[in-house]
Amino acid sequence: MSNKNIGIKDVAVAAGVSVTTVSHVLNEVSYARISRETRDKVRTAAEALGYGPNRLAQALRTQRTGMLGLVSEEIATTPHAGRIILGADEAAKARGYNLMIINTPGSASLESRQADVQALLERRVDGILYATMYHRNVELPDNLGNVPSVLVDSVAIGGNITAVVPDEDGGARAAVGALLDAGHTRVGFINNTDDVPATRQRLQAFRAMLTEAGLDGEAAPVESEVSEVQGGYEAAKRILSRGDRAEIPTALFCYNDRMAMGAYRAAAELGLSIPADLSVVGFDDQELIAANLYPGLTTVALPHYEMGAWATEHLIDAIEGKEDLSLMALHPTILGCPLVRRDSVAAPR
Amino acid sequence: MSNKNIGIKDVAVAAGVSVTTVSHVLNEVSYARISRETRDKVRTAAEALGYGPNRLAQALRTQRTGMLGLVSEEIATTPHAGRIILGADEAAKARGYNLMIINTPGSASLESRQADVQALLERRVDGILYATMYHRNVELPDNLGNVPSVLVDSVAIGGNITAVVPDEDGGARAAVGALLDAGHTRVGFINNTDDVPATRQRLQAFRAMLTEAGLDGEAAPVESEVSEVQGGYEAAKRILSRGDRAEIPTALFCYNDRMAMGAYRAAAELGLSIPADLSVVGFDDQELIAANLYPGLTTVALPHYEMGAWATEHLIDAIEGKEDLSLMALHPTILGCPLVRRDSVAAPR
DNA sequence: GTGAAAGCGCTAACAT
DNA sequence: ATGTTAGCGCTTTCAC
Repeated sequence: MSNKNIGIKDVAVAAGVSVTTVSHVLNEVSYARISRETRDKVRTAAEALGYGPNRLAQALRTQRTGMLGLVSEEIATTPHAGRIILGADEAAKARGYNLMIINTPGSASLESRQADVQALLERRVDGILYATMYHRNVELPDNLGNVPSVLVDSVAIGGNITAVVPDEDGGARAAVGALLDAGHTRVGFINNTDDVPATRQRLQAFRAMLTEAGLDGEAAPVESEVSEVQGGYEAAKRILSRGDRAEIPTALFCYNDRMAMGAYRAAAELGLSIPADLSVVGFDDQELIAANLYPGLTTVALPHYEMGAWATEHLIDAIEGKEDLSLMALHPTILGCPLVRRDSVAAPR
Repeated sequence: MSNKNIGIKDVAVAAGVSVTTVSHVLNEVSYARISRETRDKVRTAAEALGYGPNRLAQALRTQRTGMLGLVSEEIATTPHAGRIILGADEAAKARGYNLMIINTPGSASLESRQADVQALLERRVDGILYATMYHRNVELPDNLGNVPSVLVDSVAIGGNITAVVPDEDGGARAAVGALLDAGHTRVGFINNTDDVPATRQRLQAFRAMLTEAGLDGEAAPVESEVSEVQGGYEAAKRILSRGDRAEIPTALFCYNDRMAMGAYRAAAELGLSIPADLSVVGFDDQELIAANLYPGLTTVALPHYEMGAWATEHLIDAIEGKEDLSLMALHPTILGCPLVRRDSVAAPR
């Protein structure tokens, strides 16, 4: 029975006051001078009638909807989307905003994505979050510029929009560091073949870490495959069977948890036990995989929740005039990728 | 530059006509009689100014927002949510609606969920989808009744609201049937310990199928554990090590894919090869697991996408007066759970 | 064939 | 300390 058709006017009548007064007390307008008793009368009447404000009317009048648009690429295919959405939803809710979500296939044309943004614009969202499901460079619909916006998990081709991305370099360093700290000196990298920032940055960090540890980073074995379980299996098989025994890596850094899952299988087939004979670290911290493999996979977590929340916080700050997004647009903000220790790393034999 | 501040009025001025006319042509109002040239003038002007309707104002006037609220339990923790959302989003988009999504922790109190619904109501959504992340009985906030609503993946305690749920019985039968068809006569069931409909219905279907096949359904081995990988491992270990060799099952039906994953490990430890020594079928079709295990897991797919889409379709039908939801409220609608064949089932040795 | 004007539910400037 | 009133941008009835 909460919001049938009762409006502010009905409350006014019931309380025997004007709509202004009702509006003032219900919105706790600071400069309003209203007696304690009137306030109570109004509140009681509103309560009794089950009054709830019509946010549409409010929005039309104030030019503020309190809605944030979230255009999300590939909501379904990756569990990452959920964490971004959750981070955004909780941050939004905490500040009195709600989320309008539009899914857009990763393959969607620029025009179709522009239409999605347009739909959000017509609903007068106060700002837009544009989230991609893996860290990459995107071409953005130009109507995104009509309203404060922030990019989540990508940077724009042509730059100039505030963005938040994971710290690929730091994450990769943490992963390789864990292996090095355990005493490994022969570590291999199973990389992705896609040309995305993560591929390049993780490789670079891998080599750099080894070199900084006094090892030959440039010579360290790297095998690339599609970033799926099967690819990880094949790459691991290759990397673990080459050259003579003394040169085979005792530790593997894998581009992601799925590839690590493939590496587990390769190890099993080769009679290598994890972590006794082979240490493995992944990337992504996909719960379903990392926590459920046996032994549990040590990996690096992608800050999806945090990126969603960060983006929302700053978007709202910008909307409320507390911050100037253009000041942050020069460089993407980088959020840490913490190491999640489980049981796949041990000292080499 | 799409929707700055240009309204219908600006278009009217630019085209040299009244706002009525603009509204008529832009909305293609059927009874409007407007000359071809006027129409063109209006369209050109609108285009030139980059006019986009203000949906808030439209909604205020027409009492229709074209927005659907989706309250989703546990958006992040399960990948299932994504598929429901996707199904809903695509169905909604196809009919010109958009989704407002609110996440609510599964543990949230009734009041807090009521507040979530309230937020949606204040924004005057035309209808509400209430989605839970696994099939169960929920206590619904009573303000849900203020607007057409449909329940996704649960049935309401106390009934009387249209709901759509998976066909647990049919899915379980398909799973067990696959095992039976392969020739197995000793099949075990690894069940969940939670008291949810799926637990009971799958068990019942399991026994029924065996009995109908002329086997002793009541005597078939069943082990229950928490429905995670570890639980599946333990239950499988027990079920595969009991009694004498000739009584050990040659096939396992697992409550879900995670438990099946545990069963894989148990089999490996016992030196049982899948599917040669042991056939396994799961439930859920969690891509990340089922498709990535080795060998690929034969399982039963939960129709999350379909439930999201079905619910949305019917919700919109109800909103548009094409259907009466109360007619469907008596019994939940049941959507099929198709068997997904991969490589974990073979004839017994 | 086209336009004037009322009103959706609310806020806020301006009375009083 | 409280009330009147003009819009926010649109649709729609009714008039011309």
